[in-house]
Amino acid sequence: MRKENAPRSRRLRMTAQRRVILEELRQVDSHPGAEEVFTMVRRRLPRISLATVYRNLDVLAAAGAIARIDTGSSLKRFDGNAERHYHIRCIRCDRLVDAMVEVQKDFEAHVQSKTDFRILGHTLELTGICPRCEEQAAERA
Amino acid sequence: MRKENAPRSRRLRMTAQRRVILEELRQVDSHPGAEEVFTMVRRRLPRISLATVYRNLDVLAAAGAIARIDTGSSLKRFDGNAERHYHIRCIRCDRLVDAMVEVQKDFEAHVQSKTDFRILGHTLELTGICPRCEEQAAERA
DNA sequence: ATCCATGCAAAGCCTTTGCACCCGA
DNA sequence: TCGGGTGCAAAGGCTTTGCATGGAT
Repeated sequence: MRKENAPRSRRLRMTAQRRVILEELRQVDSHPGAEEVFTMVRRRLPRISLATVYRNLDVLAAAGAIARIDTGSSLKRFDGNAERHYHIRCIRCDRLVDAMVEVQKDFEAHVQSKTDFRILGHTLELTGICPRCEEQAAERA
Repeated sequence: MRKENAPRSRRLRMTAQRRVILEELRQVDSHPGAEEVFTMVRRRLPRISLATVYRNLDVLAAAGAIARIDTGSSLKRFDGNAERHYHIRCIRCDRLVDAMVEVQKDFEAHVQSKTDFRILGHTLELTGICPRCEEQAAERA
């Protein structure tokens, strides 16, 4: 984890930038990236900066107003075990371990019956707190 | 998609670098990133370059010898709909649409019974080919 | 009046790429 | 031999950050 994203109880100011970003995002279902949001928002606020867009996307996601897709750490990791399996990620320390549960293969067929995409696979990642971080949290308490 | 990763039928040479990367990766279960693999491999091949590690991780993953975790595009996207739901990603054009299926909430409880992590959530993404790309593929055939 | 938010530009992090040389099959 | 592979360094894409100024409450 590179960034502090704890939902500390600070009041959010509803600036024009923040409001417009939220409004624009809610008007589309295209799941845009930051740059794309920047482009959309700039039509209404020509002087907004890309940094502000990034910062507000962070803030709004932390506040639960919008959802961040493609979560997980920024770097890509590799697994010497090519067998298909799921992982559990610790949201505190970003450690990743194998999940000892079966892959839900029938789920894909289920989704296939409800979409016009040709489904080829799925990825699933569990998130939680690892024992080590849990313990550290307990010590501080 | 930024990169051509089609499994064209080119024979892979088993160079020392490639072999050592594969061996090292199979000896650990820590799901290392590229830089970390670089560090591990360099103990045995001090002159290997980071670029070679990246290239070989790509090749090995494409060949199915190892698995790439944290798949999906490099940029992060945002969803104006904060309601929990899954997405389907087109592996050709990277387009993302909402999946009209229920979130598998009970799955977390199932995993919880088999791990010492405290499970807090999960993310699931379906992958496939969107109708548009499917059509384009048909035209070329 | 406070103090969070913004704009701008620079820096950062991870990854990819161009190029000349190298080497495995 | 010969076409893929490697090392090196430079470039690239996306994101974050430092700093002075601005603006919401």
